[in-house]
Amino acid sequence: MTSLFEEEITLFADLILPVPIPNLFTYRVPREMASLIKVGARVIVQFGQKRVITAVVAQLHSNPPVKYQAKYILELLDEQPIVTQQQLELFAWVAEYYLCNIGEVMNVALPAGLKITSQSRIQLNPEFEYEELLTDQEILVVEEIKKHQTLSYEEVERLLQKSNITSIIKSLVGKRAVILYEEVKERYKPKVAKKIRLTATYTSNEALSRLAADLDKTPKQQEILLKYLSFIPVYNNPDLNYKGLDKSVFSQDDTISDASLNTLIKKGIFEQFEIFVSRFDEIPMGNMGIITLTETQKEASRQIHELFREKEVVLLHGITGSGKTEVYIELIKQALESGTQVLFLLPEIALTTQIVIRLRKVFGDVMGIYHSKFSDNERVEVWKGILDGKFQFVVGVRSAIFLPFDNLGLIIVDEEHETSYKQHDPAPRYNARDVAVIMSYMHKGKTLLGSATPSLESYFHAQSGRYGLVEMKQRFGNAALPRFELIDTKKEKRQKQMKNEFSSVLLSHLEYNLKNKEQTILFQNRRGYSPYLQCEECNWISECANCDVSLTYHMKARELRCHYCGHKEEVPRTCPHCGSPKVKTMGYGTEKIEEEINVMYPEARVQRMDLDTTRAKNAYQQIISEFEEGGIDILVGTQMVSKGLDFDNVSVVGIFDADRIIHFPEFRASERAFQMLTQVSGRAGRRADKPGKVLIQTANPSQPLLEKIINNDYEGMYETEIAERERFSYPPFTRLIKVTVKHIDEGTAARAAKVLAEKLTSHLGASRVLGPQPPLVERVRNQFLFDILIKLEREKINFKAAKSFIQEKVIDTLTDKTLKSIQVVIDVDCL
DNA sequence: AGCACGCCGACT
DNA sequence: GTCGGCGTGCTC
Repeated sequence: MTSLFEEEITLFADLILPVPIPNLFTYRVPREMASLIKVGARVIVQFGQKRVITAVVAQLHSNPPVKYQAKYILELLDEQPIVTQQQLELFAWVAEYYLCNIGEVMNVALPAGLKITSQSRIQLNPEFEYEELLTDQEILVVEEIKKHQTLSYEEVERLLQKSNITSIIKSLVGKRAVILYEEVKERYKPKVAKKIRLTATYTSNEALSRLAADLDKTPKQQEILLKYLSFIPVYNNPDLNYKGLDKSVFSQDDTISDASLNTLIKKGIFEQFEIFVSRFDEIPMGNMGIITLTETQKEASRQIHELFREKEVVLLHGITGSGKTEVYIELIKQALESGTQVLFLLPEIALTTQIVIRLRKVFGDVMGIYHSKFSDNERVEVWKGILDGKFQFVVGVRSAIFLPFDNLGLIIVDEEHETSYKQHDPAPRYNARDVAVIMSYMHKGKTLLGSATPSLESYFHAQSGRYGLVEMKQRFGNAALPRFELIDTKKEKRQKQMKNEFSSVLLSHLEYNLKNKEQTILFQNRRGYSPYLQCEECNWISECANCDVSLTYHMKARELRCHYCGHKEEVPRTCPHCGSPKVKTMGYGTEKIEEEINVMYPEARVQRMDLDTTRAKNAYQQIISEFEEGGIDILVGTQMVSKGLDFDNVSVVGIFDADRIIHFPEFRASERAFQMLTQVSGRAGRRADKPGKVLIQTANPSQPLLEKIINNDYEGMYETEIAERERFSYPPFTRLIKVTVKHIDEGTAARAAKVLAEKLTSHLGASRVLGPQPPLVERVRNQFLFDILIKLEREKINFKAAKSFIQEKVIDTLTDKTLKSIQVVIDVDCL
């Protein structure tokens, strides 16, 4: 029993706010909320003078803060927690490991639909009359409000073409012309379907017959009744009526007018009702629970199972086409049967493909899909579906790692080597693959990493025994491995056999395939038409005004684009420098290759697949379907074509400049090149009867890495690479932390970076601190960048202590008055 | 991150 | 003289 004394105790809540501030914020819980509020629930609070935002309860206690008066929580949004205890732990872990704030973690974790942010809006003061007092600008604003009822700050900014409008708004408020208010909205809206059904009076057979006869005089209404009965055979089955029929069935039918239906509703024959429906019903589903595994697959699955007894993580190294998916399905089934949840992570790009449909066929509607191309509402549905047990299994991208699981038995990370698992730009700069391992650990579950070309890190852990290792070295159904041909472009150029970027060998294969109706994939890892424009007279090159990169020419859009900051400009007709009209496109992107094929083979059906052609929600899927159905002869694409597509009829894969990939100025270049080229090659010839062919154009066919690629010699690549990594102290022997210093002024950025590097070197030693050096692209969005790379040996250095040391030195640097305005980004485990 | 407060240049 | 630029500091 609660004593009177205890009831007097006020409850306080420590909240995670979605702001980049390191600490939690303590708010006072109103008495009437005290019995309802729970850790993990969302609340609305006022933060600062006017901002109203959603926060998540991290802790409840009764210790009033000593240094300040806590504000009251305004509203409780959830009766049940929407964030689980494990998630709160995970958020804290991610924030600590990746050196960011817990609010930033929560920000990427929660789908926007669960976050509420207030926006200040202004509306007209109804009592306002003294319009003559207003300035011209103020009149403009008032007129605009009259048009739109209310305006947001951004709308006013746009209207007045200014960035600082607070004073104008203040003045308007002072003149009592407008009123400010905070608009708070729950963004998630359940999807409702409008439905129609017969009222209870008319569900019996007798009533129906009578009704049908009565409607003889109104044929339109009779038609509606008959149509309804044709979908829902209520006759003899009155129970079927309850679920009703989508109203859209009638609205889509031109012969039926709304008026007739409305009359029937008015007469009390039909009734209208609404139900909440899932947004995922459109994805085909079926219970094809039976998947027969080959002996190899059974063996792999058995080995994984065995290894999970003693290892937390197992790496499944299975060559492209070895049938890893079936093994995954088997393991997912087993985990689900044992009553735990399962998460299947895929890189963004692979998720839109066949694999989802395939999994859905097996797992039906216990499977949720979490993908960036789904709307916010759809994501909220997955989130809530996991909380209330609807989804036991989720297939998703990187951020799906933050979904509210409470009993996760298995996480599968497919294509584990993919760099897209690492988030680059806004903090948290996390790697979902690595977070998955931690997450499994928290749930006492297991992680399976899968890849045809594992990352050196994962393979290293597998070699050292930290992870279990399972290998699948045979292609599924005994499909032959593709045959490789290296084409010496230097030689062809000498003999004048090249047609622009196309070697004669590649062209003859293209022609053969066109004639014989076989499909070709061409790989060029660069989008746009050409990477830059150049003036033949003065050698002027198109460059971005904000970044230190060339502007890529996009022919279709007729513009120059910066692939770093998105800046766009018109294509100059003459050289902006010397005025010469001889401005030429230089180099090759997918767009130009597409165009040249169109010129050479006008009859060929060519499709381009890159970031530019797949922006729309279903564009990617459409291209793939069209290709699958044989509607495309030649698919020209960037990396996108290398990810998880299984096509039967592709007999040739052509790779344009392998050299540029291999010689990328980065220590991971060889690993990346091996992965990329192997993955692209894997698209060729998946049929047993007809091995595919991979043509690699290179200026230097004798490079050792190429030999390893064509022999599918992953171990060979690994041995060579790992030795290099050890020699130069790179991952996996060290952990890398990249500290980037940014400033608009190059000198300030350089000086700050130098100061910071010196501070770091003094304790860590010169061998562990590289730089500062300007990165490959020295200037982005008008800020100059300097990188400091810190290498920390895995076993030797206390990682946690080193990280706080780095953080400390960054803060140290920022206290210098002249360096205050620099921005510093810390990227832990940078790629 | 927002948002307010406060201190120096180009204009009524 | 003010308006308005954005540097600086705070948010329970």
